[in-house]
Amino acid sequence: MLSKKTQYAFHALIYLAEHVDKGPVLISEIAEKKNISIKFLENILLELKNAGVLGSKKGKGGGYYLLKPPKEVMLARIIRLLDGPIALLPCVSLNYYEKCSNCDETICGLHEVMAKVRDATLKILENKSLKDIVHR
Amino acid sequence: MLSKKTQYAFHALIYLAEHVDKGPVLISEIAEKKNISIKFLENILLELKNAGVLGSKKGKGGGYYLLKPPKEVMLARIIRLLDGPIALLPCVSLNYYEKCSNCDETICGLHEVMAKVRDATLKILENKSLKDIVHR
DNA sequence: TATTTAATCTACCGTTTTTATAGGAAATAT
DNA sequence: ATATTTCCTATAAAAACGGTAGATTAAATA
Repeated sequence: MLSKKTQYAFHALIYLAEHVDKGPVLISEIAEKKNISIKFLENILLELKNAGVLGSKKGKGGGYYLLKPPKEVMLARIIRLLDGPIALLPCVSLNYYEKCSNCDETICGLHEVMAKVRDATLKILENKSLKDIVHR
Repeated sequence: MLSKKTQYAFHALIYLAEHVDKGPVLISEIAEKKNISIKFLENILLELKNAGVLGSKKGKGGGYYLLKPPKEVMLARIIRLLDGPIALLPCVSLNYYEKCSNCDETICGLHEVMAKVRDATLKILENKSLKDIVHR
């Protein structure tokens, strides 16, 4: 399961994608509309900013905004950023790989199945963007 | 990611599947061969027994054994048993469904994508059994 | 029947992660 | 100046994770 953090991030990003041409959006506005704790959301948006997903502006008329068009922000990127690995096992993770301590990957059937799951998942998440999940 | 608990469970079940016709297997034997803390493994196997996956026998000559042939024990079942939901969001979980607090599922694009991920994952995990992951 | 073996059960414990919250500093607009 | 809003760091409660301890129960066997 995705953490609350990542779930909130998606809702906030959807909101920003929907208001993409209206300049910076207040944290407080997103928090209210999406029913998220404002202080928690503050941390999340800051993290997204430091990762290069969002831009921000301080002071009156300030807020957060997407740095790229929604169609270029892939869902897999957001998940990896906030939740870490998408794979079900460390030994099949592409971005957070760790060697198994108690099995030999070359003969481990579990490894093979979990790699399949990873591929099926990534095929979707790496090809779906914010544009694909905004409300229609 | 799967918890250590579920990962250990898989390794233990693989071991039991490999020794399926040799009667009950000691916890201590599995723990040693698979390099798992014996007390932790004890809890895991007990949980699998209470869920009807394993049988057990006390006393000398005792141990744990599979109640069904390996090909009938599906990977999805084990994960759900020990880790809970397989889906990435509560609102797309088939077995642990919970309503979204901050979105309307009928218009939520995220919901739709995550349902796709769930289906792709389940297509694999509900059709792969212990038999498919024993060492060849 | 006594002994040994091995699962069963309940409870507990320490660490890390998660989910926040608090408050002041820094930047910007007016 | 002042009001606004993000930035940053620290803290904290709660839950999850990973593992331990020890007494109990059941079965085999000598």
